[in-house]
Amino acid sequence: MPRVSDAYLAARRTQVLDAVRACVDRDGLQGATMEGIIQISGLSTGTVYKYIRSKDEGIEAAMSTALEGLTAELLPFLVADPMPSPPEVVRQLTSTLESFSQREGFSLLRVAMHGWSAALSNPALLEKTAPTYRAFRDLLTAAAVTWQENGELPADADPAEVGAAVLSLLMGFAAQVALLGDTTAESQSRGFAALYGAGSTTSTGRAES
Amino acid sequence: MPRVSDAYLAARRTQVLDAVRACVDRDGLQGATMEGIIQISGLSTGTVYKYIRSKDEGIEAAMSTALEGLTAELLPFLVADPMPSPPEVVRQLTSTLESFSQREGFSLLRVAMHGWSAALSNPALLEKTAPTYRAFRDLLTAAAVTWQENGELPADADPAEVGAAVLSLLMGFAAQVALLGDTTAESQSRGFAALYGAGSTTSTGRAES
Amino acid sequence: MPRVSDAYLAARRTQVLDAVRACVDRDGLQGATMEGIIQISGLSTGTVYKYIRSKDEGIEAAMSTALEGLTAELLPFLVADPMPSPPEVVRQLTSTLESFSQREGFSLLRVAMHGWSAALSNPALLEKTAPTYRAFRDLLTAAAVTWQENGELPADADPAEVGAAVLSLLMGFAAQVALLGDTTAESQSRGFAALYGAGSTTSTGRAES
Amino acid sequence: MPRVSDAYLAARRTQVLDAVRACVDRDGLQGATMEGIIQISGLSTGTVYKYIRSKDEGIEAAMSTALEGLTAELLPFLVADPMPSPPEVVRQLTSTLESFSQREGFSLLRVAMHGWSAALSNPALLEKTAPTYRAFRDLLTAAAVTWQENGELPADADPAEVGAAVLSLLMGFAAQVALLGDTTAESQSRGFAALYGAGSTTSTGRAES
DNA sequence: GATGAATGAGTCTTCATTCAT
DNA sequence: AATGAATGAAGACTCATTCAT
Repeated sequence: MPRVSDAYLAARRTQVLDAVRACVDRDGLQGATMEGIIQISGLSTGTVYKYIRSKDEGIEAAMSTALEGLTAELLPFLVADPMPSPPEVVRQLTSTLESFSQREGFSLLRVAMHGWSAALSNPALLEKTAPTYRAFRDLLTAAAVTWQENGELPADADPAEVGAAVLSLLMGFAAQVALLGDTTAESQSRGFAALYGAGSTTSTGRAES
Repeated sequence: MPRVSDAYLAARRTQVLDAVRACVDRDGLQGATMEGIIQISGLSTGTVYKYIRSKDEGIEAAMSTALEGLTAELLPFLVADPMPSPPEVVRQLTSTLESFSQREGFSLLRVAMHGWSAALSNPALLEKTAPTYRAFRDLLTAAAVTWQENGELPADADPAEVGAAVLSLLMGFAAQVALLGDTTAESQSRGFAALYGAGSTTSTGRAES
Repeated sequence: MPRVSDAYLAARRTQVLDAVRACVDRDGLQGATMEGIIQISGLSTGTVYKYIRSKDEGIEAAMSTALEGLTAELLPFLVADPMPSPPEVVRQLTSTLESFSQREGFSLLRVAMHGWSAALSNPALLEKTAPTYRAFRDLLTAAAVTWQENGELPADADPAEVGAAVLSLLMGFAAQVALLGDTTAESQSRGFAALYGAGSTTSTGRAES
Repeated sequence: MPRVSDAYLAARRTQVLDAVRACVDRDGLQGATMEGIIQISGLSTGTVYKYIRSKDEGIEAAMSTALEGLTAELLPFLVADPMPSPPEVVRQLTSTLESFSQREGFSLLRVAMHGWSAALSNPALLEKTAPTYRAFRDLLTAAAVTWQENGELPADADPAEVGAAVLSLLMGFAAQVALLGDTTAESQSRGFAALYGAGSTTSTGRAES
């Protein structure tokens, strides 16, 4: 019988994890400090430590939650029936990624990139995040199978290789937006559509209706 | 050891910068410590500080040198005449990136990703690195113009958008290799080749079955 | 120990600054180390840094506070009405200085001398301390004006020059006590009293024997 | 049979000690670094260490030499026969001190003050320098005896106390000049002469001829 | 005899975490 | 349950000194 409601505790935990994400966004995963997290959260040191066991646990939880949320948001586009063409799927996915850039006080794209870097030198973090990316790539591979079945890809193409190429397009989009800031989901998708539609004498992108 | 040759001093500086790169590779840009650098270099604290002014100066020099070397290596593929097709250019560029993965005791791909993350929370670093990426993207855009002239891209495509899409493919390749490790330049290039022109009505012929 | 009183915090700050003064007394302004300060304070590294921003800030605060305290203690003798004779004023001032030699765990005279030396090679410190000494000398000059009005100084004497001479007597007293340790306010004052007026033809009468 | 002449070696030693004094003048005794000394000397690290055993030995030698030179310069005024009046002796001594302020690339007054501070926290240095000051004070005491014999001081004055007072005047002069910079031997001596001649109806200083 | 590269102990400062109130 | 004062290990950098050439 706790003195406060579970909802209260959950709200506080969320408050702390939001602060973690905001701090990671600003300072990087390795650059984030408890002091920064505490200040952003608006809570006291002791209180923050009531809701996270340690800095690392807090960061892991904050990242996992965010990554799960992102995956959940992207999932519908990969199980659509009928499956849109590759450029259209890429457009939908990058647009969704883009919309996550400024929600909830932090940019998911930036946080994700910080996570990539940190995972490279933190095996435990890599163990946690790599499967998520691999699972996502599997979904892209499944989409490639569908595209192939639809005749939108050469019959001798390896769907896994196509999935990897599309994943690169998405991760590269995140990197390019975060670093250079002058690329949009729409423009990059049109660029990809042009490559996809190469060789056609008609215009790009929306030709396959 | 007084009165040593300039070559000796240059070799020592390189030795230190190599240690910096190895340490950044292992621990990240923000996670790299002088202790790590010193240990990897095999020199003493004081000696390391004879060759770099500070940790930050050492990291900047190590990164700049590496990035310059990478750019120099990739450049020939973007000024080739005749210009190969997009999938072939992507294959050449990613293959070259791949070969940089394990040279000289560090993986340039991993180091680059650490650099991306650090640049996100370090405006000064961003100022230093973003222009390099932008310049590289301009070269890709120039290649796209050539492709368009060769009829390998739709006439109404925007070369800049194509350049951005290709850059994403390359940056995403780096990220995917570094994080997941199970992708190769050859396989991703085949995946991209499958997508390239797949939307064309006059393409390889396996469409619209 | 949360929610402690302001008095508690102020006492801790004083505890730290006292340790700074004791360390400066022992090791000099430039020789003082944080390790020494920390050890003398009886607190931990982190705690000491909670109460001072840096070593330099701590030293400046410790010195300023001490100098202000000293000035406040000496001031009454320079605005006395009626103004005692020069030897008596010198006696009062040096006696007060003397009493500051062993209060609160450090000798103000020693600390002041360390401050002189440090100020010589630290323009910022000089900017801070010189005005205090100059202001004090101005008070001595004002006293000289009074002495002159009282006929205790030749009519053609320059009060500012007399003020400078008296200041030298005081600073020299501090130096001599700190370095040689065998001089007292009383004895030096008697020595000065013997010189005072000794050159007058209408003096104590033992001249021109 | 050394390969170079003794004069050469002595000149080099002087060159090093001059650099030590210049560095001490600029940075203080505790703030002086071997790097500074080496740079000022124009010699190499190894060479400097050929002429001084260690930094401390170099500093001690540099200070001792300077102090000996100063004492030698001041001595004549304290064994003069006939002995001038106290104000005149003070004038001669402070004028001589003043002339040492800018000779040989360093100010003896500043260096001396650095030495005072250092001696306070360096027993070995105190052991070395205090006797010199004490000996000098003994000479002043001897002068006081002469003054007393000449009827220039009260018969009941303690010459040692007068000597101490005069020493304070000299040390204070050094401190005041070094710190505040706006006092001259002439002006302070006139100030002292005014105090010495206090009570006289005639003008100051030169009345006792 | 001269050189200066190399060394490593010592110094300042930060920051994750604990625990008494 | 909340607070924030206290802790100390770890990190960046300096500097006196040595010694191979």
